Amino acid sequence: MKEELSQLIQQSLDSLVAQGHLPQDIQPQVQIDRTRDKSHGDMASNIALTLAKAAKKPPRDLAQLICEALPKADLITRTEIAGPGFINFFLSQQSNQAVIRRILEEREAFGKNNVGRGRKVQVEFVSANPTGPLHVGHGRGAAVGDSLCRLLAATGWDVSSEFYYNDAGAQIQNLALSVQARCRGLQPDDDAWPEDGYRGDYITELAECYQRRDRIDAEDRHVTGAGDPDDLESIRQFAVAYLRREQDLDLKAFGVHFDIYFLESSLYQSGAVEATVQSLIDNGHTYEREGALWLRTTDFGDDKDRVMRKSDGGYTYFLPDVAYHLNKWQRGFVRVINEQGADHHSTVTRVRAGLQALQQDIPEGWPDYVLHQMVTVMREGEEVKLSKRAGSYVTLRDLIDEVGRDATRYFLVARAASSQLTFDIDLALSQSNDNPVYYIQYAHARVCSLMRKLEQQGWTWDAQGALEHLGELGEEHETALLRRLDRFPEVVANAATNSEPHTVATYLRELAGDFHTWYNAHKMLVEEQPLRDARLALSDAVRQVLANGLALLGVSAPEAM
RNA sequence: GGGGGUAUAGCUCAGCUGGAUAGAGCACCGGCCUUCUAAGCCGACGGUCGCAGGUUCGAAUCCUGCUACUCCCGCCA
Repeated sequence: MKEELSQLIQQSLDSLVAQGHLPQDIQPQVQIDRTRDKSHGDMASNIALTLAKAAKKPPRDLAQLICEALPKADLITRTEIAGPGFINFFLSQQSNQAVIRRILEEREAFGKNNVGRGRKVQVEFVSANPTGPLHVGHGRGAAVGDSLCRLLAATGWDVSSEFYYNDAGAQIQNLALSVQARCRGLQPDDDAWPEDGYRGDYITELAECYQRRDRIDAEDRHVTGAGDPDDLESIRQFAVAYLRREQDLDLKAFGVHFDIYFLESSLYQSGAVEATVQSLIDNGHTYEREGALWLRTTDFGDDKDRVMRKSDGGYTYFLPDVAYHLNKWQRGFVRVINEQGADHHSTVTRVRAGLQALQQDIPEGWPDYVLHQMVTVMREGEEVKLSKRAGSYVTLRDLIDEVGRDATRYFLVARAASSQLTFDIDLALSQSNDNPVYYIQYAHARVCSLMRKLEQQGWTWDAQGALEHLGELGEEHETALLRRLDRFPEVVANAATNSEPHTVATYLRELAGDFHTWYNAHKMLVEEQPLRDARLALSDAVRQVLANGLALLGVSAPEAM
């Protein structure tokens, strides 16, 4: 609809140029906005304001000329010049109603587009090391990352979701030592307890399972406990598998799936890390100092150079990060989005710098990052500290068990990633019925209920027939709903390109609000069939868009509540 | 000291990439169930968009400088 309007304005401008009212060399950027206030019509353009200077005419006069030169079109009932020189367009009811037709024809596909054109995109998220259960911060990453995947798939991208983790580093060693200590009957406060060992209860359970020789089946690995407390390597293998399986269960309970689990250790085994070092040396971006090998990341915008190889010969985490992202590039992802906690923001410049230093023609801003700010958890008015070592923290599973999957997902995805999030458990629990997610789901269930009621009354309804009667709609709540529905494809498109899934949540809240208002103002199941059919068509369209939107957030759309 | 993020109603947050009179939800106050789901609706209250400049027809939005809070700044990941 915007397109059509924009073309009409363009034609008008062309004829004004031809008539000499406008100079030849103008470069109009025709912009059409939805109006916020319905007294301003349906759409508005600021074109006269932006061209006024070049045209050497007052904006309102220019707007008048543009309106007069506008070709006749069915979709416009009238235009109005307002304020400093806006042109307001009042669209015909028919053009407003067209959206219902479109939704009922496209169904699940309404809102989708093909801007991705089948190109490959990867979203890496969560990427928690297997040293403990997932906590709320990981939950935010999971909710945002998974929703991003859904948005990208809906906009025509070939999406791959990936979980990256280190299965062999110092922290894993620490984990193995902690389990070993438990196997030997040690307590965290004993003198012999490993320094910085993990203290959580799950370490005890892990040790018991290992000694019982349990078999562990995680998504990406299968291990049977050896039972021998002296075999640290076996303990390590077992512990990693055990915690990976725990995380699998967390993710499954959250409705999040990964296509690929990528191991940091594989980068060493394949020689990718070595090759990356060599390539960086060959390209002349490194130097040695104090026995360590440095990469001159300052050449690429970093504020100081970074060590790649320590003086003891080991690599810093930075190097496998670069090797990993080179690997992603080689896998053909034109777009990569890394969803991480904002505490990792300093790696952004570093990884990009490392990739530039490889001189493989990787674009400068590649990859993309979505960094979410901290999640703090409040319980009984106090902040719950997230300390893995102390073992007392709120896990994602706790949250799902207490608050429910849908509410947890909604809470964690409904805010802009850049804003800090306070997850108040008591609030989420005590007011679980006032939760915004239920408000949206309730609207969906209400429509489903209407359809059931319709049958009980012995009436029937079909979309095709109902479309004949759309002319019955036109009252102000209905117009507001139609306008809101019409926006959905734009919301999806913007959310996907800007990596902002929270805007979908905001939209759904507004749509549900419009629906509840309308529902309360009118009876849907009226005697007159044309009006009834028309209202049910609108209801069904709302239901469909709510379902489509909730699916993008990974939240269910219940038929009854 | 350097960098990331944030600052909008009592509280939690939106604000469609610069538009017209800044919006929701909680909380508080007053109404609406013999009628399709009251997990709902209607109304009232509530604002110096952190502060100060700048850019222009027009700024919560862009630029500069401050202030506050928060996170990072290791040859840890």
